[in-house]
Amino acid sequence: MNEAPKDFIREIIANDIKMGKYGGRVHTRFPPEPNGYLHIGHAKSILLNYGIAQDFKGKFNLRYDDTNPEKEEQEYVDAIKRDVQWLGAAWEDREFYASDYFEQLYQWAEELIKKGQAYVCDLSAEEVTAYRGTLQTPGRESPYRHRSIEENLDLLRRMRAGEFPDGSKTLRAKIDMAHPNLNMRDPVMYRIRHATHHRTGERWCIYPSYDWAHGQSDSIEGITHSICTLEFEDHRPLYDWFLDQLGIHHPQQIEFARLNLTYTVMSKRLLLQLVQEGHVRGWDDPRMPTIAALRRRGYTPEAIRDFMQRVGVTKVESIVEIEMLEHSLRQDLNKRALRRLAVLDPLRVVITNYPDDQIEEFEAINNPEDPSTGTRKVPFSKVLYIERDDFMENPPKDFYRLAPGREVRLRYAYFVKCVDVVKDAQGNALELRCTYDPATRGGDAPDGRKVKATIHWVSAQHAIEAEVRLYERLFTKPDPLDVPEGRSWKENINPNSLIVLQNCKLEPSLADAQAGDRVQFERKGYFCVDPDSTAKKVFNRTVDLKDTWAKLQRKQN
RNA sequence: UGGGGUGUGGUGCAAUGGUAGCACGUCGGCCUUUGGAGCCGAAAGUAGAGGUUCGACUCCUCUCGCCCCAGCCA
Repeated sequence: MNEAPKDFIREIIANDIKMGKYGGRVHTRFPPEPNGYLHIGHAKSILLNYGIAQDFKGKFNLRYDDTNPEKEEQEYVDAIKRDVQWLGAAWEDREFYASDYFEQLYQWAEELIKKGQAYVCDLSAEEVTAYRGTLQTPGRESPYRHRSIEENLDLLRRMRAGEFPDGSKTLRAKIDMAHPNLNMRDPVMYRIRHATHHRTGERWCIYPSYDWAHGQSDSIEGITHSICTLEFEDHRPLYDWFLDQLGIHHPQQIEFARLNLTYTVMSKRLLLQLVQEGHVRGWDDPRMPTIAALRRRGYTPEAIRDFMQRVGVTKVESIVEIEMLEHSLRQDLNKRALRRLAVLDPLRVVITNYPDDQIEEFEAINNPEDPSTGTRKVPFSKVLYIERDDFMENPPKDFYRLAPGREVRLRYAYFVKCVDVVKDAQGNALELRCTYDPATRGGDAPDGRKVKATIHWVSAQHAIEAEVRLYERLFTKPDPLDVPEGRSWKENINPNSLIVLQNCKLEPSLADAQAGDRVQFERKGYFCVDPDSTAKKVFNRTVDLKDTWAKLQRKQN
């Protein structure tokens, strides 16, 4: 690494290299459990681990911590792979599984027994809890703690052979039942689970606990720096103990604070609930904070990487405002998204003095931020659609757009003036009658006349019909988990988080947009073509544009 | 009341004994054929009390706040 380290972890690693630790080698890993989809919090870990490997010319592994057959599924394995790849983290041929190490782990367990450092315990789960003591009182030793090595070996082998029912026995490390760190009070290494594992099938009926598997898995892979989140800080002494007893390669564990975001939840358990109870349409519902959802919504890996860089890495538990993520997103999309004209909530406009059958084409800029993207033609005719909220019959003084008697510019086309409003019985505007000024062709007034607003439009006869899905935050509160005693966090779900518009009108150049394509609908926001698209396209709103008018209105309310 | 962590503007991060700075957000203004983008400006902070020092966000002592740990989850 050439420049100064960007965070305290890189600082530690840079120093390790200087001191010659691990021979100057750097090897990291991302160790997910395949029991759900990855979320943006995982993205922080992935990008951190992969980024470090890159910065220090080291290696990066993907390893599934698949030690709990009851919660894990192949679907999740596949989804995780897709997401890590999409984020740009390359594990090359180093895709590993803790389950590949089950035999080695087992052999090490026998080794610890032989050294008198592990024993088979017949206590029930409840009894183990009772014997463990509490935060401020020491635990008591299990009555099975002093079985002979031979008996322990025999029992463990019979556990493996399937002689005992689920939960009837465990293998435990023999450490210290009075240790102030509860993790050191004879932690469970193996539990009996007659369950089918998504990879090992029926081969095993005893499964290693995470604590017994994790450190050794890192060791086996030659990981130098085991980066993990804060809650594992007081497991570190246990991992150190296992590694030291076994006398094997000893990675250095470094803990950092996980990412939290306002207006969302970041827990696989809670996300699973949202999916299972139908509060969202699935793990990749664009309202979810999962990587799959962000991708479907139109986020870019670049935006996520930029965001992670801004957020930094520390040990301070914090909650980042979602606005920062949106800023990274807009900044990236602004540079790359092609601009298009689309009317989401159409209001019909007839240009009364425009020739009935005339059609003109106007040159429209694809992206003012990137001239290399060129221009395209947009057709114009007598009957158009404009955005319903670009018109107000009785506008307040700070409303610049169209109103009776007022003139605005139709982007790239002409100045038009509203001369009449056709209304239904309830007084809703059905259609606007406008006149245009032929001299303003292209949008410039030769007489130097100014308009306060430029609005977008789509020619009615050329418009493509589309569905547009508008997303709001999934929760109404910055901290969705902040609920009064006895109430559910689910009461904070935003009932308006999804609004589906069926009647949207798009300019014709959007006819061949493909799923995943991202565009900016001018003045409305960034949108991404959803895979649900058929002959009729479906667009997801990725994020809206900053809108000072909307903000003004919000303040007034 | 045990053990492990952690406190810098509203939010996220810097400053590693030497002028507390950056970004997001907020509020003004400029500009504008996107009320976008861009540009300019403003408000706003070291949890508290002592101590060491010419000088403390930084070192020491005490106090306070917050987070994690009593799964055969990870």
